[in-house]
Amino acid sequence: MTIPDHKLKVPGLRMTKQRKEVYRTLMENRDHPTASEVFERMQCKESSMSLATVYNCLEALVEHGAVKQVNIARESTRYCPNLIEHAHFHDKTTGIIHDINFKPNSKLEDLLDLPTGADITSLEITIKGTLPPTTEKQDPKKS
Amino acid sequence: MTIPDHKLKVPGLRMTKQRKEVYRTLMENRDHPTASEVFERMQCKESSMSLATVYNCLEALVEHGAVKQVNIARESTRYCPNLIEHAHFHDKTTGIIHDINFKPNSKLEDLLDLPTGADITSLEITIKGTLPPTTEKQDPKKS
DNA sequence: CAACTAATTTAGAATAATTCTAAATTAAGA
DNA sequence: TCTTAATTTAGAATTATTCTAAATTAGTTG
Repeated sequence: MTIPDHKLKVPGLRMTKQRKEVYRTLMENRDHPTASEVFERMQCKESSMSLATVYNCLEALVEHGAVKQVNIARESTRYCPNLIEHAHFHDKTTGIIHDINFKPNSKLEDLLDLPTGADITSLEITIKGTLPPTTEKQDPKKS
Repeated sequence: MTIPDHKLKVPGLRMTKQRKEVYRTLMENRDHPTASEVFERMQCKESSMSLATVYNCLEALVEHGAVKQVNIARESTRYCPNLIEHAHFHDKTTGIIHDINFKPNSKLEDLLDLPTGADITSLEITIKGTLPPTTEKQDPKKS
């Protein structure tokens, strides 16, 4: 169940005990926890660490491209271990954030009138709405 | 130069003096100010009002679809008077936020693998990156 | 292995955007 | 004008996040 250490390596990032645990916590549930939620999940385990460290570790992981930040309007920053390029669908009724994959062969330039020569560092697509109640394809874990 | 009152109507929203002034301030510069920036711009004018009211008014305007919220990661909420559906390009070097129009006839469903029956309330596309320095098509007003 | 250095962790304080509160004011309708 | 509900207001409260400075850790070198 627990992800082995050798699977928790991030190129260019010194993997301290704390960073490894934060990374593991994120990988174990493929959802979108806030820094505080990550912190809470780690309280159960023997590994105690300060909230500031959780913030530090998440920042380091984001900077090294191991996890992504998810920004929902007026809510605290969430973190996502899914590295495949995707959008987020924020279901208003359940509060769950679903990952939405890009269609193969689709390009952003087909949708948007991007200025010529624009160099894209990051892209964030967030959709807010509702899903039909019967279509419960994803498991009902919180966001 | 000043936008006349009759152009500052919002269906379903009681237009108080304060709401009108906040709306006018947003309309006068087609950029993306924060609540505090709106507040600052209004200090010059005779109309004094509290920051809390600026927040209240902006919230009312957003709820009634007269302005849009723009959320840039870890930055304070910005407000946008451009109601045409568009994305935002956040230029890292200048800090300016450019409006990016959708291509005609393009659909989000062509880009994303949306779940069937998804009902979209709002869509936010934010691109972070850089633009070629020579291509200065937009005026250099802050964001 | 011991010593050194730089990076990291830590607890708590500080910051800053936003929301809340409760009283005062305003607007609209009767 | 009177009544009522909505809005504005100033300041307090909240809360996510960052900062600070000291303590610890990890990696390196002798």
